[in-house]
Amino acid sequence: MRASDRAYAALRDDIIEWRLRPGTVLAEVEQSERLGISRTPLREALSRLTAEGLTTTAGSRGVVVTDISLEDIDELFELRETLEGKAAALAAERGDAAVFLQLQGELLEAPALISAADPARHDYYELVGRLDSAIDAAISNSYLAQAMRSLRVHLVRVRRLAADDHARLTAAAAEHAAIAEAIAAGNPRLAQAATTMHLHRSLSHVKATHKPH
Amino acid sequence: MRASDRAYAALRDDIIEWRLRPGTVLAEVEQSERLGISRTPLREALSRLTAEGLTTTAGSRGVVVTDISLEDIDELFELRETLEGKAAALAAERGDAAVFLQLQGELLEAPALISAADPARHDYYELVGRLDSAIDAAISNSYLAQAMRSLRVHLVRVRRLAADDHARLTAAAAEHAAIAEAIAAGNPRLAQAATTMHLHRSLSHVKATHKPH
DNA sequence: ACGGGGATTTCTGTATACACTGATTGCGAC
DNA sequence: GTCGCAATCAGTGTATACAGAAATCCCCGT
Repeated sequence: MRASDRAYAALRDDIIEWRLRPGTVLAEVEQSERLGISRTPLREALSRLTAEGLTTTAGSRGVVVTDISLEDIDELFELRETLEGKAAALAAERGDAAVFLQLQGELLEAPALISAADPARHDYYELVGRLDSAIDAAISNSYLAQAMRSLRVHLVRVRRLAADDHARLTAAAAEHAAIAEAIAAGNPRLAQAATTMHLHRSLSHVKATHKPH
Repeated sequence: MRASDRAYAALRDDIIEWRLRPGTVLAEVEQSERLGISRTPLREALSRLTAEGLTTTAGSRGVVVTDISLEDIDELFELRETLEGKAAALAAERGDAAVFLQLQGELLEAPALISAADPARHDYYELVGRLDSAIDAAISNSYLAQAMRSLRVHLVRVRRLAADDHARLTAAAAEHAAIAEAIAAGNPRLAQAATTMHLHRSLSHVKATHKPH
Protein backbone atom coordinates (compact mmCIF):
# COMPACT_ATOMS: atom_id res chain seq x y z
CA MET A 1 0.00 0.00 0.00
CA ARG A 2 1.27 3.46 -0.84
CA ALA A 3 2.38 5.82 1.89
CA SER A 4 -0.06 8.48 0.66
CA ASP A 5 -2.92 5.99 1.01
CA ARG A 6 -1.94 5.19 4.58
CA ALA A 7 -1.65 8.89 5.41
CA TYR A 8 -5.04 9.57 3.82
CA ALA A 9 -6.72 6.74 5.70
CA ALA A 10 -5.11 7.72 9.00
CA LEU A 11 -6.03 11.40 8.73
CA ARG A 12 -9.52 10.57 7.48
CA ASP A 13 -10.13 8.32 10.45
CA ASP A 14 -8.71 10.89 12.84
CA ILE A 15 -11.10 13.52 11.49
CA ILE A 16 -14.15 11.24 11.35
CA GLU A 17 -13.58 9.99 14.88
CA TRP A 18 -13.18 13.59 16.09
CA ARG A 19 -9.64 12.95 17.30
CA LEU A 20 -8.70 15.90 15.11
CA ARG A 21 -11.15 18.61 16.09
CA PRO A 22 -12.52 21.18 13.63
CA GLY A 23 -10.17 24.12 13.31
CA THR A 24 -7.05 22.02 13.86
CA VAL A 25 -4.31 23.10 11.48
CA LEU A 26 -2.60 20.21 9.77
CA ALA A 27 0.95 21.49 9.27
CA GLU A 28 2.79 19.45 6.68
CA VAL A 29 6.03 18.89 8.56
CA GLU A 30 4.23 18.13 11.81
CA GLN A 31 1.86 15.57 10.29
CA SER A 32 4.48 13.97 8.09
CA GLU A 33 6.66 13.38 11.14
CA ARG A 34 3.72 12.09 13.16
CA LEU A 35 2.81 9.59 10.43
CA GLY A 36 6.40 8.72 9.66
CA ILE A 37 6.32 9.68 5.99
CA SER A 38 7.67 12.46 3.84
CA ARG A 39 5.87 15.65 2.89
CA THR A 40 5.17 14.63 -0.70
CA PRO A 41 2.73 11.76 -0.03
CA LEU A 42 1.25 13.73 2.86
CA ARG A 43 0.42 16.59 0.53
CA GLU A 44 -1.41 14.18 -1.74
CA ALA A 45 -3.40 12.90 1.22
CA LEU A 46 -4.28 16.46 2.22
CA SER A 47 -5.48 17.31 -1.28
CA ARG A 48 -7.76 14.32 -1.25
CA LEU A 49 -9.18 15.29 2.13
CA THR A 50 -9.73 18.83 0.88
CA ALA A 51 -11.44 17.56 -2.27
CA GLU A 52 -13.83 15.59 -0.05
CA GLY A 53 -14.54 18.63 2.09
CA LEU A 54 -13.07 17.23 5.31
CA THR A 55 -10.42 19.94 5.29
CA THR A 56 -10.02 23.36 3.68
CA THR A 57 -6.97 25.31 2.70
CA ALA A 58 -7.04 28.41 4.90
CA GLY A 59 -4.88 30.78 2.90
CA SER A 60 -1.25 30.27 3.71
CA ARG A 61 -1.95 28.76 7.10
CA GLY A 62 -2.03 25.30 5.62
CA VAL A 63 -5.11 23.12 5.74
CA VAL A 64 -7.53 23.07 8.65
CA VAL A 65 -10.17 20.53 9.63
CA THR A 66 -13.60 21.79 8.57
CA ASP A 67 -16.31 22.43 11.09
CA ILE A 68 -19.78 20.89 11.09
CA SER A 69 -22.38 23.17 12.59
CA LEU A 70 -26.06 22.47 13.15
CA GLU A 71 -26.90 24.41 9.98
CA ASP A 72 -24.42 22.22 8.11
CA ILE A 73 -26.27 19.16 9.36
CA ASP A 74 -29.54 20.55 8.03
CA GLU A 75 -27.96 21.19 4.64
CA LEU A 76 -26.34 17.78 4.67
CA PHE A 77 -29.63 16.00 5.30
CA GLU A 78 -31.40 18.13 2.71
CA LEU A 79 -29.00 16.87 0.06
CA ARG A 80 -29.06 13.38 1.52
CA GLU A 81 -32.82 13.20 1.30
CA THR A 82 -32.65 14.28 -2.32
CA LEU A 83 -29.98 11.80 -3.34
CA GLU A 84 -30.96 8.79 -1.27
CA GLY A 85 -34.64 9.27 -2.02
CA LYS A 86 -33.91 9.19 -5.72
CA ALA A 87 -31.55 6.26 -5.26
CA ALA A 88 -34.16 4.24 -3.37
CA ALA A 89 -36.72 4.95 -6.08
CA LEU A 90 -34.31 3.89 -8.82
CA ALA A 91 -33.37 0.78 -6.88
CA ALA A 92 -37.03 -0.15 -6.64
CA GLU A 93 -37.30 0.17 -10.41
CA ARG A 94 -34.10 -1.58 -11.37
CA GLY A 95 -32.98 -3.66 -8.42
CA ASP A 96 -33.10 -7.41 -7.89
CA ALA A 97 -35.99 -8.16 -5.52
CA ALA A 98 -34.32 -11.24 -4.05
CA VAL A 99 -31.32 -9.25 -2.83
CA PHE A 100 -33.47 -6.76 -0.97
CA LEU A 101 -35.81 -9.39 0.42
CA GLN A 102 -32.76 -11.07 1.91
CA LEU A 103 -31.57 -7.77 3.36
CA GLN A 104 -35.01 -7.03 4.76
CA GLY A 105 -34.94 -10.36 6.57
CA GLU A 106 -31.54 -9.65 8.06
CA LEU A 107 -32.58 -6.16 9.11
CA LEU A 108 -35.61 -7.53 10.93
CA GLU A 109 -33.17 -9.64 12.96
CA ALA A 110 -30.91 -6.64 13.56
CA PRO A 111 -32.03 -5.96 17.17
CA ALA A 112 -30.15 -9.12 18.12
CA LEU A 113 -26.99 -7.56 16.73
CA ILE A 114 -27.54 -4.33 18.62
CA SER A 115 -28.19 -5.93 21.96
CA ALA A 116 -25.04 -7.99 21.70
CA ALA A 117 -21.96 -6.97 23.64
CA ASP A 118 -20.49 -5.00 20.75
CA PRO A 119 -20.10 -1.41 21.90
CA ALA A 120 -19.08 -0.24 18.41
CA ARG A 121 -22.15 -1.93 16.90
CA HIS A 122 -19.81 -3.23 14.21
CA ASP A 123 -22.09 -5.98 12.93
CA TYR A 124 -25.07 -3.66 12.74
CA TYR A 125 -23.27 -0.95 10.81
CA GLU A 126 -21.82 -3.59 8.50
CA LEU A 127 -25.34 -4.73 7.69
CA VAL A 128 -26.50 -1.18 7.01
CA GLY A 129 -23.42 -0.75 4.83
CA ARG A 130 -24.47 -3.81 2.84
CA LEU A 131 -27.87 -2.21 2.22
CA ASP A 132 -26.15 0.95 1.00
CA SER A 133 -23.92 -1.10 -1.29
CA ALA A 134 -26.89 -3.03 -2.64
CA ILE A 135 -28.68 0.21 -3.48
CA ASP A 136 -25.53 1.57 -5.10
CA ALA A 137 -25.28 -1.52 -7.26
CA ALA A 138 -28.98 -1.54 -8.12
CA ILE A 139 -29.23 2.03 -9.38
CA SER A 140 -26.46 1.47 -11.95
CA ASN A 141 -25.64 5.17 -12.02
CA SER A 142 -22.01 5.81 -11.23
CA TYR A 143 -22.45 9.57 -10.90
CA LEU A 144 -25.24 9.23 -8.35
CA ALA A 145 -23.34 6.52 -6.51
CA GLN A 146 -20.26 8.72 -6.40
CA ALA A 147 -22.25 11.66 -5.06
CA MET A 148 -23.67 9.50 -2.28
CA ARG A 149 -20.27 8.08 -1.41
CA SER A 150 -18.86 11.56 -0.94
CA LEU A 151 -21.82 12.40 1.28
CA ARG A 152 -21.48 9.34 3.50
CA VAL A 153 -18.06 10.45 4.70
CA HIS A 154 -19.61 13.52 6.28
CA LEU A 155 -22.52 11.49 7.63
CA VAL A 156 -20.28 9.10 9.51
CA ARG A 157 -18.75 12.17 11.09
CA VAL A 158 -22.16 13.47 12.12
CA ARG A 159 -23.14 10.07 13.48
CA ARG A 160 -20.33 10.31 16.00
CA LEU A 161 -21.99 13.46 17.36
CA ALA A 162 -25.16 11.64 18.30
CA ALA A 163 -25.68 9.11 21.04
CA ASP A 164 -26.50 5.99 19.06
CA ASP A 165 -28.48 4.44 21.87
CA HIS A 166 -30.18 1.07 21.71
CA ALA A 167 -33.68 2.42 21.20
CA ARG A 168 -32.75 4.59 18.24
CA LEU A 169 -30.77 1.89 16.52
CA THR A 170 -33.59 -0.60 16.91
CA ALA A 171 -36.01 1.88 15.35
CA ALA A 172 -33.53 2.68 12.60
CA ALA A 173 -33.19 -1.00 11.78
CA ALA A 174 -36.94 -1.23 11.34
CA GLU A 175 -36.89 1.83 9.09
CA HIS A 176 -34.12 0.30 7.00
CA ALA A 177 -36.12 -2.89 6.75
CA ALA A 178 -39.07 -0.85 5.46
CA ILE A 179 -36.85 0.67 2.78
CA ALA A 180 -35.59 -2.75 1.74
CA GLU A 181 -39.13 -4.06 1.67
CA ALA A 182 -40.35 -1.24 -0.57
CA ILE A 183 -37.43 -1.75 -2.95
CA ALA A 184 -38.03 -5.49 -3.04
CA ALA A 185 -41.68 -4.80 -3.82
CA GLY A 186 -40.61 -2.66 -6.77
CA ASN A 187 -42.50 0.37 -5.49
CA PRO A 188 -40.41 3.51 -6.21
CA ARG A 189 -42.67 6.01 -4.48
CA LEU A 190 -42.94 3.87 -1.37
CA ALA A 191 -39.18 3.38 -1.30
CA GLN A 192 -38.64 7.11 -1.56
CA ALA A 193 -41.20 7.78 1.17
CA ALA A 194 -39.61 5.22 3.47
CA THR A 195 -36.24 6.85 2.89
CA THR A 196 -37.65 10.28 3.65
CA MET A 197 -39.16 8.99 6.88
CA HIS A 198 -35.95 7.36 7.97
CA LEU A 199 -33.81 10.41 7.26
CA HIS A 200 -36.17 12.77 9.04
CA ARG A 201 -36.15 10.60 12.14
CA SER A 202 -32.37 10.28 11.99
CA LEU A 203 -32.02 14.02 11.72
CA SER A 204 -34.40 14.62 14.61
CA HIS A 205 -32.47 12.18 16.74
CA VAL A 206 -29.12 13.74 15.90
CA LYS A 207 -30.35 17.23 16.70
CA ALA A 208 -32.03 16.08 19.91
CA THR A 209 -29.01 14.24 21.31
CA HIS A 210 -26.36 16.54 19.91
CA LYS A 211 -23.33 16.60 22.15
CA PRO A 212 -21.46 19.89 21.63
CA HIS A 213 -17.73 19.41 21.18
CA MET B 1 -0.78 31.97 -9.24
CA ARG B 2 0.66 28.60 -8.31
CA ALA B 3 2.15 26.32 -10.91
CA SER B 4 -0.17 23.50 -9.88
CA ASP B 5 -3.17 25.77 -10.46
CA ARG B 6 -1.99 26.63 -13.94
CA ALA B 7 -1.38 22.97 -14.73
CA TYR B 8 -4.81 22.05 -13.41
CA ALA B 9 -6.56 24.75 -15.41
CA ALA B 10 -4.63 23.90 -18.58
CA LEU B 11 -5.31 20.18 -18.37
CA ARG B 12 -8.94 20.74 -17.39
CA ASP B 13 -9.49 22.96 -20.40
CA ASP B 14 -7.72 20.51 -22.67
CA ILE B 15 -10.00 17.73 -21.50
CA ILE B 16 -13.21 19.76 -21.59
CA GLU B 17 -12.47 21.07 -25.08
CA TRP B 18 -11.73 17.53 -26.23
CA ARG B 19 -8.15 18.41 -27.19
CA LEU B 20 -7.17 15.52 -24.91
CA ARG B 21 -9.35 12.65 -26.08
CA PRO B 22 -10.69 9.98 -23.71
CA GLY B 23 -8.17 7.22 -23.21
CA THR B 24 -5.19 9.52 -23.52
CA VAL B 25 -2.56 8.62 -20.95
CA LEU B 26 -1.17 11.61 -19.09
CA ALA B 27 2.39 10.58 -18.32
CA GLU B 28 3.88 12.73 -15.60
CA VAL B 29 7.22 13.48 -17.22
CA GLU B 30 5.63 14.14 -20.59
CA GLN B 31 2.99 16.54 -19.29
CA SER B 32 5.32 18.30 -16.89
CA GLU B 33 7.69 19.04 -19.77
CA ARG B 34 4.81 20.13 -22.01
CA LEU B 35 3.53 22.57 -19.38
CA GLY B 36 7.00 23.67 -18.35
CA ILE B 37 6.68 22.73 -14.69
CA SER B 38 8.04 20.03 -12.43
CA ARG B 39 6.40 16.75 -11.63
CA THR B 40 5.35 17.70 -8.10
CA PRO B 41 2.78 20.39 -8.97
CA LEU B 42 1.66 18.33 -11.96
CA ARG B 43 0.86 15.40 -9.69
CA GLU B 44 -1.30 17.68 -7.57
CA ALA B 45 -3.14 18.82 -10.68
CA LEU B 46 -3.69 15.22 -11.74
CA SER B 47 -5.07 14.27 -8.32
CA ARG B 48 -7.56 17.11 -8.54
CA LEU B 49 -8.65 16.05 -12.00
CA THR B 50 -9.04 12.47 -10.79
CA ALA B 51 -11.07 13.61 -7.79
CA GLU B 52 -13.42 15.42 -10.18
CA GLY B 53 -13.74 12.35 -12.35
CA LEU B 54 -12.16 13.85 -15.46
CA THR B 55 -9.33 11.33 -15.24
CA THR B 56 -8.80 7.95 -13.59
CA THR B 57 -5.69 6.20 -12.38
CA ALA B 58 -5.36 3.12 -14.56
CA GLY B 59 -3.19 0.90 -12.40
CA SER B 60 0.46 1.67 -12.94
CA ARG B 61 -0.13 3.12 -16.40
CA GLY B 62 -0.55 6.57 -14.92
CA VAL B 63 -3.77 8.53 -15.26
CA VAL B 64 -5.96 8.43 -18.36
CA VAL B 65 -8.70 10.78 -19.54
CA THR B 66 -12.10 9.27 -18.73
CA ASP B 67 -14.55 8.44 -21.44
CA ILE B 68 -18.12 9.71 -21.71
CA SER B 69 -20.40 7.25 -23.39
CA LEU B 70 -24.08 7.65 -24.21
CA GLU B 71 -24.98 5.65 -21.09
CA ASP B 72 -22.83 8.03 -19.05
CA ILE B 73 -24.82 10.94 -20.45
CA ASP B 74 -28.06 9.29 -19.37
CA GLU B 75 -26.69 8.77 -15.87
CA LEU B 76 -25.34 12.30 -15.79
CA PHE B 77 -28.70 13.80 -16.66
CA GLU B 78 -30.49 11.53 -14.21
CA LEU B 79 -28.41 12.97 -11.40
CA ARG B 80 -28.63 16.45 -12.87
CA GLU B 81 -32.42 16.33 -12.91
CA THR B 82 -32.42 15.24 -9.29
CA LEU B 83 -30.05 17.94 -8.09
CA GLU B 84 -31.11 20.86 -10.25
CA GLY B 85 -34.79 20.07 -9.76
CA LYS B 86 -34.33 20.20 -6.02
CA ALA B 87 -32.20 23.32 -6.31
CA ALA B 88 -34.83 25.12 -8.38
CA ALA B 89 -37.51 24.19 -5.87
CA LEU B 90 -35.41 25.43 -2.97
CA ALA B 91 -34.58 28.63 -4.83
CA ALA B 92 -38.29 29.23 -5.34
CA GLU B 93 -38.82 28.89 -1.60
CA ARG B 94 -35.84 30.90 -0.41
CA GLY B 95 -34.70 33.08 -3.29
CA ASP B 96 -35.09 36.79 -3.83
CA ALA B 97 -37.85 37.31 -6.40
CA ALA B 98 -36.35 40.53 -7.76
CA VAL B 99 -33.11 38.80 -8.76
CA PHE B 100 -34.88 36.14 -10.76
CA LEU B 101 -37.34 38.57 -12.32
CA GLN B 102 -34.35 40.52 -13.59
CA LEU B 103 -32.77 37.32 -14.95
CA GLN B 104 -36.03 36.30 -16.59
CA GLY B 105 -36.13 39.62 -18.40
CA GLU B 106 -32.59 39.22 -19.64
CA LEU B 107 -33.24 35.65 -20.75
CA LEU B 108 -36.24 36.75 -22.79
CA GLU B 109 -33.84 39.07 -24.65
CA ALA B 110 -31.30 36.28 -25.08
CA PRO B 111 -32.10 35.51 -28.74
CA ALA B 112 -30.42 38.83 -29.57
CA LEU B 113 -27.25 37.54 -27.95
CA ILE B 114 -27.38 34.27 -29.85
CA SER B 115 -27.94 35.82 -33.27
CA ALA B 116 -24.98 38.14 -32.79
CA ALA B 117 -21.71 37.33 -34.51
CA ASP B 118 -20.27 35.51 -31.50
CA PRO B 119 -19.50 31.95 -32.58
CA ALA B 120 -18.61 30.88 -29.05
CA ARG B 121 -21.93 32.30 -27.74
CA HIS B 122 -19.92 33.78 -24.90
CA ASP B 123 -22.50 36.34 -23.80
CA TYR B 124 -25.28 33.79 -23.82
CA TYR B 125 -23.40 31.23 -21.75
CA GLU B 126 -22.35 33.97 -19.36
CA LEU B 127 -26.01 34.82 -18.81
CA VAL B 128 -26.91 31.17 -18.18
CA GLY B 129 -23.97 31.00 -15.79
CA ARG B 130 -25.43 33.97 -13.91
CA LEU B 131 -28.70 32.08 -13.53
CA ASP B 132 -26.83 29.06 -12.17
CA SER B 133 -24.95 31.29 -9.73
CA ALA B 134 -28.17 32.96 -8.61
CA ILE B 135 -29.72 29.57 -7.89
CA ASP B 136 -26.58 28.48 -6.04
CA ALA B 137 -26.76 31.57 -3.88
CA ALA B 138 -30.50 31.29 -3.28
CA ILE B 139 -30.54 27.71 -2.04
CA SER B 140 -28.03 28.48 0.72
CA ASN B 141 -26.91 24.88 0.87
CA SER B 142 -23.20 24.52 0.35
CA TYR B 143 -23.30 20.74 0.00
CA LEU B 144 -25.92 20.86 -2.75
CA ALA B 145 -24.10 23.72 -4.47
CA GLN B 146 -20.86 21.77 -4.33
CA ALA B 147 -22.51 18.68 -5.79
CA MET B 148 -23.89 20.74 -8.69
CA ARG B 149 -20.55 22.41 -9.30
CA SER B 150 -18.83 19.04 -9.65
CA LEU B 151 -21.54 18.00 -12.09
CA ARG B 152 -21.26 21.08 -14.30
CA VAL B 153 -17.69 20.25 -15.23
CA HIS B 154 -18.88 17.09 -16.91
CA LEU B 155 -21.83 18.87 -18.48
CA VAL B 156 -19.64 21.44 -20.21
CA ARG B 157 -17.76 18.51 -21.65
CA VAL B 158 -20.98 16.95 -22.93
CA ARG B 159 -22.14 20.26 -24.39
CA ARG B 160 -19.12 20.25 -26.67
CA LEU B 161 -20.43 16.99 -28.14
CA ALA B 162 -23.68 18.53 -29.32
CA ALA B 163 -24.22 21.00 -32.10
CA ASP B 164 -25.43 24.04 -30.19
CA ASP B 165 -27.35 25.43 -33.13
CA HIS B 166 -29.31 28.65 -33.12
CA ALA B 167 -32.72 27.02 -32.86
CA ARG B 168 -31.83 24.92 -29.82
CA LEU B 169 -30.20 27.81 -27.98
CA THR B 170 -33.20 30.03 -28.58
CA ALA B 171 -35.50 27.37 -27.20
CA ALA B 172 -33.16 26.75 -24.26
CA ALA B 173 -33.21 30.46 -23.43
CA ALA B 174 -36.99 30.36 -23.27
CA GLU B 175 -36.83 27.31 -21.01
CA HIS B 176 -34.36 29.06 -18.73
CA ALA B 177 -36.67 32.08 -18.65
CA ALA B 178 -39.49 29.79 -17.56
CA ILE B 179 -37.36 28.44 -14.73
CA ALA B 180 -36.48 31.96 -13.60
CA GLU B 181 -40.12 32.98 -13.79
CA ALA B 182 -41.23 30.06 -11.64
CA ILE B 183 -38.56 30.81 -9.06
CA ALA B 184 -39.48 34.49 -9.02
CA ALA B 185 -43.10 33.49 -8.51
CA GLY B 186 -42.07 31.44 -5.47
CA ASN B 187 -43.59 28.27 -6.89
CA PRO B 188 -41.32 25.31 -6.02
CA ARG B 189 -43.24 22.63 -7.88
CA LEU B 190 -43.44 24.76 -11.02
CA ALA B 191 -39.75 25.56 -10.81
CA GLN B 192 -38.92 21.89 -10.50
CA ALA B 193 -41.21 21.01 -13.41
CA ALA B 194 -39.68 23.71 -15.59
CA THR B 195 -36.22 22.37 -14.77
CA THR B 196 -37.29 18.82 -15.61
CA MET B 197 -38.67 20.00 -18.95
CA HIS B 198 -35.53 21.90 -19.81
CA LEU B 199 -33.20 19.03 -18.94
CA HIS B 200 -35.21 16.48 -20.88
CA ARG B 201 -35.15 18.66 -23.97
CA SER B 202 -31.45 19.30 -23.56
CA LEU B 203 -30.79 15.60 -23.24
CA SER B 204 -32.89 14.80 -26.29
CA HIS B 205 -31.02 17.39 -28.29
CA VAL B 206 -27.62 16.13 -27.19
CA LYS B 207 -28.50 12.55 -28.06
CA ALA B 208 -30.02 13.56 -31.40
CA THR B 209 -27.07 15.64 -32.57
CA HIS B 210 -24.37 13.54 -30.97
CA LYS B 211 -21.17 13.69 -32.99
CA PRO B 212 -19.13 10.55 -32.33
CA HIS B 213 -15.47 11.28 -31.70
C1' DA C 1 4.49 52.17 27.41
C1' DC C 2 3.01 51.70 22.83
C1' DG C 3 3.53 51.54 17.99
C1' DG C 4 6.10 50.63 13.88
C1' DG C 5 9.53 48.55 11.20
C1' DG C 6 12.80 45.19 10.20
C1' DA C 7 14.79 40.73 10.80
C1' DT C 8 14.24 36.04 11.72
C1' DT C 9 11.93 31.97 11.59
C1' DT C 10 8.68 28.84 10.02
C1' DC C 11 5.82 27.65 6.83
C1' DT C 12 4.30 26.23 1.97
C1' DG C 13 5.49 25.63 -3.04
C1' DT C 14 8.68 23.72 -6.30
C1' DA C 15 12.44 21.13 -8.19
C1' DT C 16 15.24 17.21 -8.41
C1' DA C 17 17.43 12.99 -7.13
C1' DC C 18 16.72 8.24 -5.87
C1' DA C 19 14.33 3.77 -5.40
C1' DC C 20 11.27 0.36 -6.72
C1' DT C 21 7.86 -1.81 -9.43
C1' DG C 22 6.09 -3.40 -13.62
C1' DA C 23 6.36 -3.87 -18.50
C1' DT C 24 8.71 -4.80 -22.68
C1' DT C 25 12.08 -6.60 -25.44
C1' DG C 26 15.77 -9.49 -26.68
C1' DC C 27 18.20 -13.68 -26.35
C1' DG C 28 18.55 -18.46 -25.68
C1' DA C 29 16.81 -23.06 -25.38
C1' DC C 30 13.67 -26.54 -26.78
C1' DG D 1 9.53 -21.08 -34.86
C1' DT D 2 7.84 -20.49 -30.40
C1' DC D 3 8.00 -20.25 -25.61
C1' DG D 4 10.25 -18.79 -21.46
C1' DC D 5 13.34 -16.25 -18.73
C1' DA D 6 16.08 -12.53 -17.76
C1' DA D 7 17.74 -7.97 -18.25
C1' DT D 8 16.95 -3.39 -19.21
C1' DC D 9 14.22 0.52 -19.28
C1' DA D 10 10.50 3.50 -18.53
C1' DG D 11 7.63 5.49 -15.28
C1' DT D 12 5.57 6.14 -10.82
C1' DG D 13 6.22 6.70 -5.66
C1' DT D 14 9.01 8.85 -2.18
C1' DA D 15 12.42 11.69 0.01
C1' DT D 16 14.91 15.80 0.43
C1' DA D 17 16.89 20.14 -0.68
C1' DC D 18 16.04 24.84 -1.98
C1' DA D 19 13.44 29.12 -2.71
C1' DG D 20 10.01 32.36 -1.69
C1' DA D 21 6.45 34.25 1.15
C1' DA D 22 4.17 35.29 5.27
C1' DA D 23 3.71 35.70 10.05
C1' DT D 24 5.68 36.60 14.32
C1' DC D 25 8.77 38.53 17.39
C1' DC D 26 12.09 41.63 18.94
C1' DC D 27 14.17 45.94 19.03
C1' DC D 28 14.25 50.72 18.48
C1' DG D 29 12.16 55.08 18.37
C1' DT D 30 8.80 58.19 19.93
